Amino acid sequence: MRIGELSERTGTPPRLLRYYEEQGLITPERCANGYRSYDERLVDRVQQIRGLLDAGLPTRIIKQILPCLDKSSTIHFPDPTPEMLATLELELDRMTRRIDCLARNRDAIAAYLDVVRGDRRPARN
Amino acid sequence: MRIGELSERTGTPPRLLRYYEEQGLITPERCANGYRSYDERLVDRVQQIRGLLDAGLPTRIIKQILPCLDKSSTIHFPDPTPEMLATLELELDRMTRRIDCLARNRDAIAAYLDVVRGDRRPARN
DNA sequence: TCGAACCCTCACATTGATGTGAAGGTCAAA
DNA sequence: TTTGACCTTCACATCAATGTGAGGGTTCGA
Repeated sequence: MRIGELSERTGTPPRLLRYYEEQGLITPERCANGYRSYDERLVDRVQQIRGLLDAGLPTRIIKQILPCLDKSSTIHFPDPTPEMLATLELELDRMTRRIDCLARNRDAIAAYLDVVRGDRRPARN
Repeated sequence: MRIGELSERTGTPPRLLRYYEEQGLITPERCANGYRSYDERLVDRVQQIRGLLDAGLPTRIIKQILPCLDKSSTIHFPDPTPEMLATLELELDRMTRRIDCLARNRDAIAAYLDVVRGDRRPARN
């Protein structure tokens, strides 16, 4: 598919699809006329990228961890270097901390909303 | 305490402490000589801010949700407007999605590492 | 064959979170 | 009383993600 369709199906501006390519996150084929040609699977991939970006990971990191993330748990690893493994360990850690922080604060907000909106029951204190 | 101590205790450059103030996330007192004077409790608060920033939330949002986040579950709510509640609901949602995305990918990375490092047991498939 | 709707590259603008440095005030200890 | 370690404000720089527009090709249907 061409960039327009992928853009529509992922809700991502073409500008960003080109940017992700520039950052090495995706590498579409090229048609004879120079147009980018995207594989079907890139729909999921782009959504995954956007999710990770939204979660605060920079493209630099996403690029490193993407090859290890295949939904079908059919992990095709690209012969990892020790530095790469170290990066992954480190990022694993950071992600866990992020998750904890987000979860803690989300729960607090949820609790707050429960109380404030007096959800049919004024929060048995 | 003055900015230097808070900076050390939170591992945050003074520049950023001033920035957070400028963004309305913290509002230190001022000494007679013009120096900022930070309350003890701001140590935790700053770390919370950093955690949320690192998790991908912008200061604009953090500013809104911070008043609802008091660890002691002694939520002192500042008479919320409907828009504010809407913001919170929305952000609650975004945070949940972020958490899900991060958790999913973290688990995938963890699984990958387990396999690749052949953790004394080559991952019973 | 023309126009609309795509696509291309290039490049500059913006926004948020930061870094960094200049020019100067405060204060404690030597 | 001077030096050095703090602090102040102001301002410009940077980096990543994203917006936007110019200038120009391709394709397809009216």
